[in-house]
Amino acid sequence: MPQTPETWPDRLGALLRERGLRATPARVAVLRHLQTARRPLSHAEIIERLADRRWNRATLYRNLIDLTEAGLARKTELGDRVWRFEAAGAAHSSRSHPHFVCTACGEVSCLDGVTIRFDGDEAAGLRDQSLEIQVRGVCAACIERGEKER
Amino acid sequence: MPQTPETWPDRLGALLRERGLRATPARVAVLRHLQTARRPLSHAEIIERLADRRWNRATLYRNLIDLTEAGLARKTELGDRVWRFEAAGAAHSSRSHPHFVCTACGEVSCLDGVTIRFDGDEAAGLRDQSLEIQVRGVCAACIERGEKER
DNA sequence: GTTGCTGTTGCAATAGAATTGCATATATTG
DNA sequence: CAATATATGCAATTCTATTGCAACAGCAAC
Repeated sequence: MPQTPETWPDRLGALLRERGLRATPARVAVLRHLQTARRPLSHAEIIERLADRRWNRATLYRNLIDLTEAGLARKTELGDRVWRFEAAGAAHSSRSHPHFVCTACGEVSCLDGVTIRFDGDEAAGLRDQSLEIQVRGVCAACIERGEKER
Repeated sequence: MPQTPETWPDRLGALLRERGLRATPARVAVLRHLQTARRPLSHAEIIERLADRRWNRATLYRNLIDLTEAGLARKTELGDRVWRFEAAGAAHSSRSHPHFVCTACGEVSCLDGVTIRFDGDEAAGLRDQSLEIQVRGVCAACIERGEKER
């Protein structure tokens, strides 16, 4: 039987300690949720998913900030003034990748398969900087919904 | 003597009326400031620059939103949870262009000369959507300051 | 296993940007 | 110039995020 994140007892704990953070239950839970998510999660979504444990908002905020500072998570703001977090260097590319934001339903997803090329005079030296790229549009689900309503 | 935005009496008023907005002093002033700015302005910056007139915050917010909805301005969020606005189709490219955000001093500037190319399977169909691209790094001024301190 | 230091947590208060309701004022149309 | 649909000012509100502080708990050393 293959090992999964859940059956590998202290993988996340070790990862946290390695980065100088204590492996508290809240932090482990937050990190696990980020690593198993397929898209950036807002603080509100994380609270909701961990509702059974009723951790304090401030604790989760602080944990997300700690994870970000330790390089285990990435923090992005996708245009609605809500921070979103995703695991860094985990399931998908650790390099910065574009995010797709549906302007109809607000859902956010990752565009892992898309790479960006810069052209132009000012582009020199930009390649290795930190990038945040958002593509806004209407997602497939919302387009379908829209067609049904017609 | 060439005409400037200031000597061309009601150019902005006409532009506003054309888009179905009334040409109130507040709106004209806001639009002029956006058009003469070289980078996206936050609401706070606009308040500051129009301080002599002491318009109400809500008025300026509403004007910025009106201008955006009328297609005369573009609204972006550059990672610090503050809306920024820039004139659309004015001094610089009316096309969506990348913004540079200095992570040291917070200053924002436009990268007008940079164009973006998408590669990858998911990239099909993205080209014509709305894009928000941020490049984060340290601006020349801050690099210089850093070197002096050393 | 116990101890002690230091990092974490919960709670409540706070910051700060943005938004809204409503009464009043004003730009535009005829 | 009068009528009216829009805009404005003010105050209150919403909502995300942050902070201070006392109580608690991970974990390294014993």
